[in-house]
Amino acid sequence: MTATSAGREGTVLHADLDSFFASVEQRDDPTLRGRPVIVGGGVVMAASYEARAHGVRGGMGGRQALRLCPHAVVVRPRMGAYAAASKEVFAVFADTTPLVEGVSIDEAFLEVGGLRRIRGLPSSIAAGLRRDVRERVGLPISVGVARTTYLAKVASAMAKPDGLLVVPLDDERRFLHALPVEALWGVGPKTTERLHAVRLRTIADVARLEHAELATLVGPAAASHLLTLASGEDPRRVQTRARRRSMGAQHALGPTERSSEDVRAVLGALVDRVCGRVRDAGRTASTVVLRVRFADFTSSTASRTLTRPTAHTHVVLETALGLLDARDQEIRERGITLVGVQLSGLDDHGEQLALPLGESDTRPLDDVLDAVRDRYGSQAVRRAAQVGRRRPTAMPTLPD
DNA sequence: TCTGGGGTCCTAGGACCC
DNA sequence: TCTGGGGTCCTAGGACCC
Repeated sequence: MTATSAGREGTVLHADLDSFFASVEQRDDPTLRGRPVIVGGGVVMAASYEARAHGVRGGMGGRQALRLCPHAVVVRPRMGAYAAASKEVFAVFADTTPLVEGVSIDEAFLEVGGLRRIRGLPSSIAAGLRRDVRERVGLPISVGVARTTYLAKVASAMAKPDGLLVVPLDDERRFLHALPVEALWGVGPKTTERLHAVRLRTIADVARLEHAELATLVGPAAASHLLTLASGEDPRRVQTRARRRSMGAQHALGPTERSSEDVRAVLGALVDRVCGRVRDAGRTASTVVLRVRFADFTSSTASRTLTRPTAHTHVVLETALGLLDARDQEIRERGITLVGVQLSGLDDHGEQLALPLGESDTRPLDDVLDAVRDRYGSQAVRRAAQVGRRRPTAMPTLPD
């Protein structure tokens, strides 16, 4: 056995920007540095570490966040700035290794196993990556280094904020088995509750189970997945991600925009936005999914598969409005607080199968809004136009 | 915890076909 | 005519992740 540490390190890096949106705000506005910053409004989309120290967490209601941290500075999200920053960070990733798997706007896996001769050990590559992101983009980023993607991800979470954690091969089992079950990928609140109910609290507890036993709790597929993770075997490799399988847009409705005219205008704007993105990606979709959330915050979906794939705003709009009309009664009775549309069944042989794009789809938002204006009046259109023109949350790391 | 917006995957029943 | 088994697609819902 060689005594070098070379064989004792995994080669997978998980790099994760620290409270990304809030860090961008603090970078761009020096008066925010060192202060508790909350990005968002109705809900907290990101909280700086100063705000987290007071118990503020992502996803939390804005009112509760301000109760916990009354002196926090609340900043409106600037999606364009975050998308630009993300792009710069991913450029640093790409300069580090060609094998980058984007997970979301602010995190990625990097495989650095083949780079030892040129760039050294994974742990020193990781240190260099953190330094480069700091120098070139001005943002703090935490990195985990391990043999598998899952272990690297857990490690980066434990390294935060602004840290680096290496899981040596010899320590894997000890590291993994001590973790609570909710640290397993795919175990959320519901599954945690189910596992706790039968006294399964740590990953070690799960690792001891037979597949059949666990399957009765979580289903066969999830059982296989969790047992694999709990054993540390995670066969998943770092891969440039497969293409996107769906695209969607949704909008939470305020109390003033819930008339059926407003809802239809908003839906029109959302359809336009999504169709524009699908066209920009050179793709088509085969299924239109309408999403509705009721006043009690339960939600439901309705979908329709088209006879041929399309990226046409007017085809999707007709379909989406039809699905909405079919739910009209229920919406009137239960109240509506969110409307969304999702296009799935994305493919890329649209050129052969889809209708050619016409003139009317090159500047479609105005057409859509004109049509809505004729039917519903200009008040609804003004609000809907805000929805339609708003920049979507960017996921620039995923190929379309 | 009184609640954004963007995604992924799994399950399960029914229709339909061979 | 009755019966079996398997595969695929569509739809709806649920859970989870960032």
